[in-house]
Amino acid sequence: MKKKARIETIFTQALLEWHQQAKLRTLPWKKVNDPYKIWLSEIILQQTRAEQGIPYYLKFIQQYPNIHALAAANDDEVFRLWQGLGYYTRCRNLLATARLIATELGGIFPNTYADIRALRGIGDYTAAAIASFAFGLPHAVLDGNVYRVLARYYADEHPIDTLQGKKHFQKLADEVLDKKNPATFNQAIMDLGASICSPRKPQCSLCPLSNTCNSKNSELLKILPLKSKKIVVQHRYFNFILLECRDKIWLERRETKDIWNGLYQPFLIETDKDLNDIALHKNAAYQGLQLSGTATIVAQTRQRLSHQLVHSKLYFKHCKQPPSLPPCGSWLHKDTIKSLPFPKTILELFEKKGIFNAIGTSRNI
DNA sequence: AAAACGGGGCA
DNA sequence: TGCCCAGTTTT
Repeated sequence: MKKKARIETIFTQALLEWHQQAKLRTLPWKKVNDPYKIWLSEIILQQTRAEQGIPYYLKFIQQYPNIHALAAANDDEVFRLWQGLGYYTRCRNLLATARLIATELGGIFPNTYADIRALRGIGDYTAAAIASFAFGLPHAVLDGNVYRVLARYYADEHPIDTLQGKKHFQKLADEVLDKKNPATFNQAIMDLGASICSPRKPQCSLCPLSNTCNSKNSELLKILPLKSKKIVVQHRYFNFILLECRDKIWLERRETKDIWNGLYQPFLIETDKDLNDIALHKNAAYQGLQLSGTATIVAQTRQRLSHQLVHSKLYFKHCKQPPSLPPCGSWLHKDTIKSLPFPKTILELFEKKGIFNAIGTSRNI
């Protein structure tokens, strides 16, 4: 017991000393005190690389300098700003939480761990991050960086993707946390994981913890942290039919519990395998769209997501008169599409087809 | 406990 | 390609 406590002290002290002198990248949300900005940055950074999140953070701060501005914003406008960042439920929850704080909590961000944790879109990691960074509360963050640093340092083979494993590592993180300087410590351990103890090719020769690290020079280093499950990739075939009638196009907002919830798309026929033109007409009719004449493929693309490989085709159909259609979508003026949010795949299809040139705008982000 | 949810970067 | 990233929510 005593020996273990000593190791934790060594870990913590070495980490903090390293952090004090380390030359690290400057990120716009570091050294920020505003809970709103810290919250916003943490939501953006969920499952997202810092480099990818920076431009989004800057856009949001500029557009919505405080929580009242965000709460008052229009849904499509906020989704449009989030466009391309992925995991769109984050955006939905961001808005919901902003509005809750603005209306129910008088615009004051909650300042206890439990109250922060209770907000939508905020789990254990984000609650600990906000509690420590914004309010100096002693809660240890546990993110992908921390898992990696701890698993390697202790040569710990507990899987990180099970409930038990998460509890185990949370306990470890709580033990090594410097409760006097929780914000600095949390920043330090994540910085170490992001810079030196990186997923591939960790730079052990530069690591402040290498003297006491249990994985150094071990085969374990290559396989830690351990996961119990592997990803199964599903193939999906999306056939989009872009219907144009005079200066309008038909679009619907995805409202399903599926990818791209909240984003817009043309008429979609989804199948589990590649579709030929005849089958397309048949499927269209089945979904309530009577296609007269042929619709031609104008663009194709593939997109890899974590769990899916999406094969997409874009068909184009000009209609003299609006055909009969299901009620889920509507005819919108072409100009409006530059203010609506679309999935990356659809933006790419539009770009290939030259939709944006045709209406005199360009892709945003 | 397991599955679902995006998109980009790197080897 | 496979894996990972300042994870959370739903089933």
